[in-house]
Amino acid sequence: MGRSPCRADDANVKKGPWTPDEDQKLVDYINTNGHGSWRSLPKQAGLNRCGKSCRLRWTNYLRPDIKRGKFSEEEEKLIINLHSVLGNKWSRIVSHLPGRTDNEIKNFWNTHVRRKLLNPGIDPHTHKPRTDLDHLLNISQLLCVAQLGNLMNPLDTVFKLQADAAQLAEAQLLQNLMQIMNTNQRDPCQLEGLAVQQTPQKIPIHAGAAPQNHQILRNSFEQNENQLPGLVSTSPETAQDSTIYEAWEKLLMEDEADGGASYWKEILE
DNA sequence: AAGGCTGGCAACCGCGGATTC
DNA sequence: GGAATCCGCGGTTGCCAGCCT
Repeated sequence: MGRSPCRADDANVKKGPWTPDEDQKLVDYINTNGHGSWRSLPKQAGLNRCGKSCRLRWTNYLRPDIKRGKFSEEEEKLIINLHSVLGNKWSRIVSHLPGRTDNEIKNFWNTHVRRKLLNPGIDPHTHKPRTDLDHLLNISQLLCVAQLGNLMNPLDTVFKLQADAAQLAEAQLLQNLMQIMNTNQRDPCQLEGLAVQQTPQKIPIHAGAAPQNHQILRNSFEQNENQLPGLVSTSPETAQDSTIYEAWEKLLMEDEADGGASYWKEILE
C-alpha cells in the first residue's frame, strides 16, 4: 500500500493559503478541461501545488455548487441525526446535504454542535448522556441538592438522574421523528438517525424474511414507545395514521423491492 | 492599549481502499 | 497475484480575527 508522494517534505511544492491568482488558474483549468487526474493537474494548470492540495481547494472552496453561509436549524438537526447513526462518516453525512462540504460539516460539528451537545451533558460520540468523571462531578452537585431534598440513596440518585437524561434524549429524538413524519418529509436520511435511536437492542434483519423483520421492528418500536415518559404528545396532530413503524415498514418494503443489498439493512445491521 | 485566550476555518497529513499495470 | 499509484477520507494543525482581562 503505497503512500501519496505529495508530502510536506517536498520542498518544491507550495503550501499554505491559496492566492486569488492560484484560485483563478485552478478554476479556469477545471472549467475548460475538467479536473481529470489530480496528480497531473497542477503541472498542466501551471500551479506549483500538489494534486491533493488542488483537489482540496476545489472541493472545499472553489466548486461552483458550494453553499456558503451559516447552517440552518434544519441542517443542524439533520447533521446531528445523521451523526448519531453514521458517526464521523463526514462523506456519508455530506451526501445528504447538497452544497455543503465534508470539511465544512466537520468544522461545524467540532466547533458548534459538539459544544451544544456537551453543554446539557450529551456525549457527542454516543449521543447519550455522558458518564465520564467530569460529568459525574456535575451530577454530584445535583446529587447534593437532590439528597437534601428527599434523602435519597446517593447511588439511586445518580441512576435516576442518568435514566431521566436518557429518557429525555430518547423522547426528544422521537419527537423530532414525529415532526418529520407529520410534515411528510419522507427523505429517508431524515429518518435514519432518529428511528434507529429508538432501537436500543440490536435488531437482526434476516434477508428474505420480510414479515419477520417487520414484526421485530414493530415490537421494538412499541416497546420503546411504552418506555417513553409523557413528553411525547398524544394529541391528534401527532397520533396520525403514519406511525413510526408503518413508515419503517414502507421503507423496508421499498428497500426490498430494490433488490436487497440495501442501505437500510446496512444501517440496521 | 496590549497581551493572552478562544473560536472558526482553511489547509495539511497520513492512512487505507480502489484501481492500474 | 502483487506492487505501484491514485484518490478520498478523517484527524489534526496553524493562522487569524474577535473578545476578554
